[in-house]
Amino acid sequence: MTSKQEFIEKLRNSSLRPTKQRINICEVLFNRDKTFHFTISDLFNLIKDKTGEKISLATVYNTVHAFHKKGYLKEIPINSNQTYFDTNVTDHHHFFDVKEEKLIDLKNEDIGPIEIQKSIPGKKIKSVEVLVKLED
Amino acid sequence: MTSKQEFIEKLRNSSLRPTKQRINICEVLFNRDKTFHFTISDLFNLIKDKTGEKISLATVYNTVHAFHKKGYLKEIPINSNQTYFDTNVTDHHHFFDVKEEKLIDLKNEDIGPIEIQKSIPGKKIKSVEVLVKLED
DNA sequence: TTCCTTGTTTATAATTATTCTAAAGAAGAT
DNA sequence: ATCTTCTTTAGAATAATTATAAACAAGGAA
Repeated sequence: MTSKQEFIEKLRNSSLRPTKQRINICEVLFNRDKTFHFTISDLFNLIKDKTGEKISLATVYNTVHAFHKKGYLKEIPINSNQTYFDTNVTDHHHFFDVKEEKLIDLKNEDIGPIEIQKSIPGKKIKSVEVLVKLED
Repeated sequence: MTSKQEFIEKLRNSSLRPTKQRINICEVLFNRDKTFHFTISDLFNLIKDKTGEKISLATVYNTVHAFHKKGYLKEIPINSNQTYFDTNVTDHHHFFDVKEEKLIDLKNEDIGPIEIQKSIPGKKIKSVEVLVKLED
């Protein structure tokens, strides 16, 4: 069980005051055992369902973006109309079930090290993302 | 120099009649030496610039989607507000220069084989995409 | 506490990419 | 040439995201 104090700490680290709404967002995002893949719309609906409290969509967007900027959330590169985020911010990859529109974690061991031989002068690697699309 | 006949063939293969507008799209897309990464908006503007002829945005969307469906274009999974396409439909990967918002091809040799150890029952792998984000 | 400043929430409007629509026009077969 | 079917087009509709600005809450200071 993740404690409210941890949520407050995460919020303060992200330069956000710990308000009721933001704590509720944290409850849904971080109070879990397993990694959580979501869109803003998923999160918005879950907050209503889980906490019984109403929240503005704008607040969800703002808070998610602050967490993303701070590194508490990861954005998953997928071609979709919606943006997907992940609470697992460690270096890992994904299956994407195209039909079900569902993401599944791939551990680094499932893929093995990826070694990039090419380099671009003046640029350094920020992240390496592997997306494996699945079909029936 | 790619010939008009090839464009017509590509169009017919995609179940599209070869109209003036679609030939113009082909000119911009396929009459090149190097691979071409673009958004619909890029393409729309280039058609005006290169051919001097006006085209409807809807026609660009429709034609690009038909080519994509047929496999003449590849969609590149990036988190961006816009969708990126690639005229290089061979199996390859990308650098994405986050600052410049620019894509750079990575040959398969630049990365080496990617072996997916995990599998999901009832599903098979449709594609494997590696996206390497670059920063300064 | 109470006051005050600054940050926050919210509903709503604005923006942007994409898709839809339906009428006018072009392609292709006969 | 004629006719049917497909295509183009402008503009409307949709949907995700971002911006706005007024009401409200948090946190510090007195």
